[in-house]
Amino acid sequence: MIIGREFFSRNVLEAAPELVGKIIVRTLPDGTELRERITETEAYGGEEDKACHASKGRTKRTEILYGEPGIIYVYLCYGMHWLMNIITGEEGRPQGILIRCGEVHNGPAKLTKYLHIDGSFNGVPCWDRDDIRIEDDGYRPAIRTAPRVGIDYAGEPWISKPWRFIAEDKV
DNA sequence: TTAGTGATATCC
DNA sequence: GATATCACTAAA
Repeated sequence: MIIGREFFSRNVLEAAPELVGKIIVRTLPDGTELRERITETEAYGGEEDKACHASKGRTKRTEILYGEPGIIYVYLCYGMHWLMNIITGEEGRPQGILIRCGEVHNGPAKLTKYLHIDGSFNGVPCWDRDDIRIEDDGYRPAIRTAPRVGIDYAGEPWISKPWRFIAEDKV
């Protein structure tokens, strides 16, 4: 079953752990179907969250974060890595889930590289396209939490917030 | 541990 | 127009 926008129309802290175990299905232009189960996500949410891109204010780049739940936010990091997020929460609140790891490809940039996701997916809905969608096959892994990584610049208390969600059975 | 890479935001 | 920053990876 394909996950619709209702899934993302709620608080990021509820949606992020539930996204773990879901499957990203990516269909390439030539018809190749790539599947990757999500094993790790991170929640970025709230204007107060200094680790969230949108915390510094609404700009052209972060505008996506304020948009409709369920759309994809793709961000180029360090000049060569695409990171994929999915927007959650109501419109007007900057919340998003970072897809951090897949079952096979660990690392946010490896995942997008494998799935052929780039800037052209920025701002597209993930429930209404043939080339990318998210499926729920009923798998419900046990989740453990951990602090987020790579956000030292945000400072406390955000560094130690347990807003990283990892599938328990992950190697 | 360090180099590589480029869009964005912030400073002249 | 110029620079500093950055939710990373690969190679060593």
